[in-house]
Amino acid sequence: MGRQPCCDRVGLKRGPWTMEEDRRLIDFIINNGIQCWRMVPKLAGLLRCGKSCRLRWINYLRPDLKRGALSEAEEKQIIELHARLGNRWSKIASHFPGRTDNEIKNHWNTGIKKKLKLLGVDPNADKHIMKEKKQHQGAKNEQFDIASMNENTQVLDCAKTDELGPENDMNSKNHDDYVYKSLDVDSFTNKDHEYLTSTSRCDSNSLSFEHSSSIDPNSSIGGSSSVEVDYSSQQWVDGVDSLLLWDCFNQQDDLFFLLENN
DNA sequence: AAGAGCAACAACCGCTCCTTG
DNA sequence: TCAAGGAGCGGTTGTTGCTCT
Repeated sequence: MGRQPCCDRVGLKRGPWTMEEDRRLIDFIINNGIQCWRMVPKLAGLLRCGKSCRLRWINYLRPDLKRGALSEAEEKQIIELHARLGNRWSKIASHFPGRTDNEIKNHWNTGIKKKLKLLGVDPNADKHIMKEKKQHQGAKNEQFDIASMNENTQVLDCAKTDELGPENDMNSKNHDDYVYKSLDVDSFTNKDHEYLTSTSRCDSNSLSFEHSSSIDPNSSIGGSSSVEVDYSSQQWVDGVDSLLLWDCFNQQDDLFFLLENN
C-alpha cells in the first residue's frame, strides 16, 4: 500500500495553461480565496490537480509578482544568499518581494551558475560550506529551546518592516506605486493572456496586471458590474494567501545564522 | 529559408514537513 | 502518539523561442 496520489490523475490535463484556465483560476480565487488547494480545481471547474493550480497561481498569476529580468543587484544578493543558505530557493526568494522561488532557481541554473563558472568560482561552494556548517552545528542546535525561539520571533517582528524595505511597507509611497490597480475577469482577453505569458520574457518592471476596469472581489462570479475598488497587491495577498509567513521563517533563519556566527 | 543547437522558463514529480483528528 | 491528508519545496523535464550556420 503506497502513498496516495495527490489527486486522481485520470482525465486530468497537463502541460501549458490556456487562457480560459487562467481566467477560471483567477476568477475562482478572486471570489472565494483559497481554503484548500485540492478543492480549487473541482470548484473552479478545472481539469487540473490542486498542485498544478497552486503552482500556476504562485509562480504566474499572483498579482504581486514582479516581472522582468533580475537586476545586477538582485543577482549579487542571490549569490550571497545562496552561499549562506544553499539551494533553499524559497528562503532565498523570500528576500525578494514579488519574485518566486522557481524564478530564482531557474535564473540560478541558467544564468548565474554559468557566470560563476566563467569567473572560476565554484557555484556549488555553498554545498561545502553547508556541509561544514552542519558538522560544526551538531549539538549546538540543541541549545535553542522553544522559549528562546519565541523571544527571537518577537524581536524579528519588530525589525521586519525595516529590513524588508519599502515594498513591504504598506504606508510607503512605493507601495502606492505598487498598487494592483484592478482586474476584470470578464474582460480577460487573448491579449491579456498574451501579456501575462509574455511579460516574463520582456524587460518590464510593470505590474503583473494592468487592466483598465476593475472587479469587486465580493461580487458573484461573472458579475460584469464594475464597482471601483482600489485593491492593493498586499490586500490581495492577505486575502487569498498566507505568503507573508515566508518572511517570518526567513527572519528566524537569519537570526540563527547570526547567533551561530557570534 | 531551414534546421540544429542552445537558453530560458513553465510545469511536473516525488519527497518532506506540518497540521489535524 | 500516531496516521492521514494537504501544502510546500527542490530537482528535473519539456516546451518554446532565439541565434547561428
